[in-house]
Amino acid sequence: MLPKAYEPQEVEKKLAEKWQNAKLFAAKADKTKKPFVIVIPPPNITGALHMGHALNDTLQDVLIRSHRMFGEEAFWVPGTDHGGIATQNVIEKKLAKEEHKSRHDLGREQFVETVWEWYNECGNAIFNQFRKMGWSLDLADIRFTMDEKRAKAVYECFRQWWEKKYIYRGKRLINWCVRCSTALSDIEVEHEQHAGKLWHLRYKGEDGSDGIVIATTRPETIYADAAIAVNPKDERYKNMVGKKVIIPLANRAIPIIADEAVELEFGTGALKITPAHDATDYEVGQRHNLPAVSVINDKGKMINCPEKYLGMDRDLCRKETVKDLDAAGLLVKEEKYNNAVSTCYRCHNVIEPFMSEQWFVKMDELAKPAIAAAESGELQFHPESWKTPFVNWLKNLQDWCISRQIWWGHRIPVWYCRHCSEKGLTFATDKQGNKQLTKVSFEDGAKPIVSFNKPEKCPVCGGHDLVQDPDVLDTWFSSSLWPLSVFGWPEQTEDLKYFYPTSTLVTGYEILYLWVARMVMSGLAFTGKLPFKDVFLNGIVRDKTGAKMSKSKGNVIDPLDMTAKYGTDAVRFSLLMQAVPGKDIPYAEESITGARNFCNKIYNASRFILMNMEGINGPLAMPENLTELADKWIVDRYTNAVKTAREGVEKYNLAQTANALYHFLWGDFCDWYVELAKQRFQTDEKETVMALCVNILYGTLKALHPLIPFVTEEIAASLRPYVGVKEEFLLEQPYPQFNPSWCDKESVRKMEIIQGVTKEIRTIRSQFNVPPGLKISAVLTAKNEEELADLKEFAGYIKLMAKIENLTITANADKPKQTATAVFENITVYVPLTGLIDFEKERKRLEKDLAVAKANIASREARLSQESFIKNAPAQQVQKTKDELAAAKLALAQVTASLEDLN
RNA sequence: GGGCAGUUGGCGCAGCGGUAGCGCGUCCGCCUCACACGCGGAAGGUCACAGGUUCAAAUCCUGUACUGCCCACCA
Repeated sequence: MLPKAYEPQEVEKKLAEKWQNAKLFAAKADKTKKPFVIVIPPPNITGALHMGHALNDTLQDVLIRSHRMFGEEAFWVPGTDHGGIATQNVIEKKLAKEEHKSRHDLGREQFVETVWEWYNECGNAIFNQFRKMGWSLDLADIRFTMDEKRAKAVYECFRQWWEKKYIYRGKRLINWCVRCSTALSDIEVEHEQHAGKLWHLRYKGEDGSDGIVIATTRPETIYADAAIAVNPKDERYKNMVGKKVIIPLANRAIPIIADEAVELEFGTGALKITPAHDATDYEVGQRHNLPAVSVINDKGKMINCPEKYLGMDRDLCRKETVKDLDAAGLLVKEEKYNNAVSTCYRCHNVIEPFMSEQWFVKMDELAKPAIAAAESGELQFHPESWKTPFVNWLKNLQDWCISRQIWWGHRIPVWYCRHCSEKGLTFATDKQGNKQLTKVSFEDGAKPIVSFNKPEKCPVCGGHDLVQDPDVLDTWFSSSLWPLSVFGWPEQTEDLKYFYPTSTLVTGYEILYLWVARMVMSGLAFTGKLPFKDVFLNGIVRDKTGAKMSKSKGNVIDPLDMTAKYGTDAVRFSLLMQAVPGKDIPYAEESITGARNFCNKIYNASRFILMNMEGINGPLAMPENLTELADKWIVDRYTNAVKTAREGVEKYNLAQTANALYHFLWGDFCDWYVELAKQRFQTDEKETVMALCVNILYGTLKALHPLIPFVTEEIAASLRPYVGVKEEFLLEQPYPQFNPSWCDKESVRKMEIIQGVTKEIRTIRSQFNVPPGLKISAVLTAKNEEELADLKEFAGYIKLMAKIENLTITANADKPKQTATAVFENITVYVPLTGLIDFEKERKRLEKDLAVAKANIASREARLSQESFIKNAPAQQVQKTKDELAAAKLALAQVTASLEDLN
């Protein structure tokens, strides 16, 4: 005997292994089939998977499994991402914690070696989690953004873009993370509201006058001031433009200039211009030819400033400067001010705008075709509302800073001859005593040689002393090539030809620009084809109050804990039930229990059907030419549920798919069909009934399999002998087909009446506390002959479901005494309850029904009395209203009579 | 400052032209021979507000108010 409740743990372990061993998820270029391809957003090798992955990858798995069952060659391309700064940070922290070492203690080579070791460890952990979640990724065919093939793709991209002059070297103000000690691109910077202060400072006139008062949030940068700017329209300062003022504490004179960028309303209307430490100021500086002097270095320490502050940390210097300004009487005002501060998206430290020479990609040419593809609709977004932000972002694109001053990543494939580039190269000795190239300056004469491997010799002087650029590429550089590189591009492989372009990209909207936009640009640039035509953006899994999950808030739900507790299928299904495209999902442990209960319901329904299979030899074909109402009805419900489910998959609304199947299986199949079927188990109809049960259940399991693969596979295995299926796995079988000939509106209508009447009787039973075991009698009356005939025919259903012993069905019945009354549409239900009825309760019930009936009559009559309604509304609608009016009138009459009877 | 979502029973959501559904929770009754992770029943909503379009609006349009998100160089 099977256990009473479904126990997922062992089933999942067993099946996960079976699937992988059977190579069930592998795909190959099969020209007879249509490919359906998704490249996984490769998770960073930074640790365990979180709820966001659980959602994102489950959605992909449902699509992949479904399309495989639709008969397509479905390929979900697995892999992981090296994760650049994020991974380097993780390893640095680990080193510090476990060995009290910094990366500099190890040296570059050793450090990179350590990260590779970590990759082997962490990568495997991630693949195990893939397996555990039942995601249909072929784990024997894994890719990594830093493996050899992907490195070749990165180089090829760099080479081509260098030749096209898209890639260039430039010195400008970039975003510098002092903690990660690297440059960042504009989109790797986040804006946070910080409670800060606005200081009003006096800059005295060179001529000894009072000068001008400016407002700043960054007083420590006054030493880098190049000018004071005012708006040319500002009457207050009109006659001061051109004069000079003295930088406080630094005693250096700077001019007052006029520039449109200055807001009249903000602060004092006078703005200090610090080109080397602020993006706006940088632009103003360019316009007015101002020098950009840095006073903060790459470590966040003060330089080029009065001696007192030299070497001081930028934060401390701010405090000291304010204190000294105050002492000098130059601090006019200090007010609280919330300003948007740029922070690093990896470590959340404050970003320092920093003058530096970096590698960039020119974006305008690359963006154009991407904009066109989105605008023309060739590239589709689900939900579509992301199209506009996508296009707008591309239209306002700044050049992409791709160089990072970290060690973990694709090394920039550029070399320098120490002889020819001498002046442009700066070396330093590392802790291991090795001379390392630390800085490259094209301005000072570094001459690049683009090459994947170290060149034999310098093409100019023939020298052999060549060194590689110390920087690595932005991690998103390799990610942007992912849909190409996974198939071996730039090699023209069979896989590339067959599987590219891919079908759909599934990802969170938070990396729409960081990743999706760049893949679109790269894909178009190198193949002329979009890397995918559908972009399916899923929401973010939040806590139940709608807050983002984060470790610091302590509201994180670990998917692995949850799968251990409730089973993988339950976790998957709970997410899918809420997976409306683009919507965030509020999530809590409670969200899972319902899904867990559903898995258990499936299991028990199946167990029950199997229990009743004794004496029946399969396989049982799906019966045809059904005559029994319940059979015709369930077949209609089934085929429609399957249709709705498939439509959900096709339009990326997996909540629709999950809900359709959930309600069909639980509501229609278990609550009504199986309950009604029970009485036929002992009759000669048993085989027909069991054939229907088993085939419909099996079909439903197939439709559910993409969502909850484990429990469905487990049950299907037991059911298989009865349905005559050879394949070992559900994934190898076709998705259940919508069968229009099974649709039967008439049967659905009849069942609705039976269900309605049954519910009325059940309500009465419950209302008057009729003991569950007590059989009672009931009288049904209907005026309509057809309905009367139907009721008589299906009296058995009502008797069974409502537990009625004597059911009288008649055209006219006198209301018996001590009877409860209910009306369902045109049918009046009398339930004699001698000794059980509570007249007060019954009066209240009837009065309520009376009110409803009156309201219904009033509204229908009002509508029908409007000529415009009769004239303009479809005839069907008018008829419907008339029918409703008739039913309401009948209800009114019956209820009134019953009420009078009570008196 | 710009853009985009959302506002539906206690909570979380679906519905998106024909007068409201689901899950959880609540209350009542049931260990009915598949399932108490279950069965039956009940209570609970003028679908944020104001206009408009339509025979008909939770559903379409306009505006308002909150809430959230994304983007942006007011220091």
